[in-house]
Amino acid sequence: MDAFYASVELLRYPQLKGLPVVIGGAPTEEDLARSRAWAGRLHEIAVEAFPRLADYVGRGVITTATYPARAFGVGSAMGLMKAARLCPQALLLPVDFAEYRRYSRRFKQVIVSIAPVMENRGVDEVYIDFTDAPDGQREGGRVLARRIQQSIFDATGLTCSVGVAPNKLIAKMASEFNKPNGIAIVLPEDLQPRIWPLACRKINGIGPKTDAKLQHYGIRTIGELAACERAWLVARFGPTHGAWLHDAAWGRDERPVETASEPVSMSRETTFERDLHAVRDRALLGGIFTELCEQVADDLARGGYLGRTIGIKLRYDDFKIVTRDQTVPDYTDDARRIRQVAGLCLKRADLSRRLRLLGVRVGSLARRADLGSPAAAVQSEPELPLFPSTP
DNA sequence: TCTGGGGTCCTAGGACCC
DNA sequence: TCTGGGGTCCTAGGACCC
Repeated sequence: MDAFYASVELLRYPQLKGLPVVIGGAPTEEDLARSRAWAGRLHEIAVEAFPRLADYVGRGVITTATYPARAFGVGSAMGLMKAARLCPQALLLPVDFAEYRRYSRRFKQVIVSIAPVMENRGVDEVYIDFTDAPDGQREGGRVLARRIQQSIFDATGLTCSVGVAPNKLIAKMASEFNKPNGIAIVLPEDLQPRIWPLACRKINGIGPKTDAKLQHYGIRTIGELAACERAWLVARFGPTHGAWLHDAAWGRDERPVETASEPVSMSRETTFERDLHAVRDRALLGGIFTELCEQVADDLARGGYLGRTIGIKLRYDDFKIVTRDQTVPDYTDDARRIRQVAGLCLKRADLSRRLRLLGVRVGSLARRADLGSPAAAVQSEPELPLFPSTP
């Protein structure tokens, strides 16, 4: 989806079209009060009534910026304070995940009704297998791609960009070629002219660290990466990563489009308004800790999951992250039990330093329906050995 | 005035088991 | 004088993605 969060906000506030708008930060009391006061008539709010980036004080990053805002050099993941210096007049809207999820469900529903083999890749992205979809092969996939775009626009008013290619790796890259509202079709013979000139960083899976290491060896483009001996890459990046880098540069990717998946973990975390100290801010921290545990417990219960690996995450004032976790025999989705075990994890971490972030995580998930009652799962009879040993 | 929140996957070492 | 060879589970950290 194109600038997804910002585009959803513009549906609510069409009066902001064409203006630099930035989405980021949590809703403030004023934000909520304004929404309540204007409920149903949001499009009538005067542009002057929206908060400006320049007025923002606090921690947070941009999740999405409209294209007019991007012209000022602001973009995703940038700190709001830094963005305010670049474009103080930009309007700032708080993130509203519930609303984005609603639109996410709607556009995915549209896709599945047209091409049923779809893989979720977060709230604003999917992979679609065109292989056996109706008209999936016509004009190299362009007919189906256009139909999906038009149907999503008709149902939601949102635009998206589509990349069609022989596999997920190349399709992902192709989807960036003609943003926004574009289609790009990449055939196997296009690898050399269209993919190899691109920076290695354009490969989904090569991040800042790997890119820096590649640059250290003088490798900047995917073509240069493809020219490396596989064994040379394996020697420097390890057997798995090195071989993957080589395959990726040559456009090789056999991963299927996965239509279903089970969550591995659920977590909640929060960055404090100011750094906190375990002793001096004990009460405040304790309240936040309890709330995080309750939120995770709630997420588990709503999804119908239980977990047995409970952990915490701390970010210190110097941005260093530590995690501690503990696996217990009993599966749980109980906030008090989660808090109890997470509390033990907390005691194993250095709490003398100032904290910026606290998180609570539950992993080793299982569906409640697959376990029966939690008590039964723990107390079930041990299985008898197939060939009991004789005395 | 730096730098969110919610995820997945991989690696590596140690405990423990047969 | 010699110290195997698997395998699984647990924990911690890190890279990366949306």
